[in-house]
Amino acid sequence: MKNAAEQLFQLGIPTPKGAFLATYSAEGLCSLAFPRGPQAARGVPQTEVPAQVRSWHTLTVASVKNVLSGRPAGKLPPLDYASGTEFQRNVWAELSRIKSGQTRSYGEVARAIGHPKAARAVGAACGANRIPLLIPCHRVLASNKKLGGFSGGLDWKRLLLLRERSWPGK
DNA sequence: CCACGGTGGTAGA
DNA sequence: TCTACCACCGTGG
Repeated sequence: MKNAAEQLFQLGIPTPKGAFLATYSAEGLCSLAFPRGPQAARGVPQTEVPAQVRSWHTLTVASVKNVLSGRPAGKLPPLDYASGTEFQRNVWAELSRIKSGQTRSYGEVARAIGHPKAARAVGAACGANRIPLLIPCHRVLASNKKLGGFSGGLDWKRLLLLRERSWPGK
C-alpha cells in the first residue's frame, strides 16, 4: 500500500515523439506518461534525485527507447504495482509475459489468469495500467484481430505494433 | 445497486 | 463486412 505522504520523483525521457514522463516511488517506477503537449516535460532537477532512482531511470530510458524501436525492452527497473487491485496486478503480470513481436486477445489474457469470462474487465485493467510500453498493454488486441482500444491513443498503439511487426499495416 | 468500459460471440442484412 | 444485440465482469460511485 502506498501512503499519500510518500515522496515521488519525476524524470523526463526525451524522444523524437516528445518527452515521456517517468514517476518513481520508493518501490520503483510507478507511472510512465506519454508525451503531452509540445513540451510539458518537467520535474525535479537531476541533482535532487536519489542515486537509486537515477539508476532505475537509466534502465527506464533504455527500455523505452528499445520498445519505441520495436526491440525487446531489455532489463526493466522495478515496477511499483501497489496502486492496483489484485485483479489488475494479475492482468499486468500476465501482460508482462507477452514478448515483443507477440500479441494476445483480451479474452486470451482473461483465460490465462483464470477468469475466462472477464475479457471486458481485462480491457479495463489494461486501461488502468500506469506503465504502458514496459507493461505492454499495446500488445493486446480484440479477438477479431482488430486494434481494440488504447488509453494512450490508438495512433500510439498502431505505431508500437508496426515497429514490432505485429500489425498487418491496415 | 447501478452504470460503464481498451470484449466476445451470434444473427441478419 | 457491417450493424444490432446481449451476456459477462471488475471498478467506482
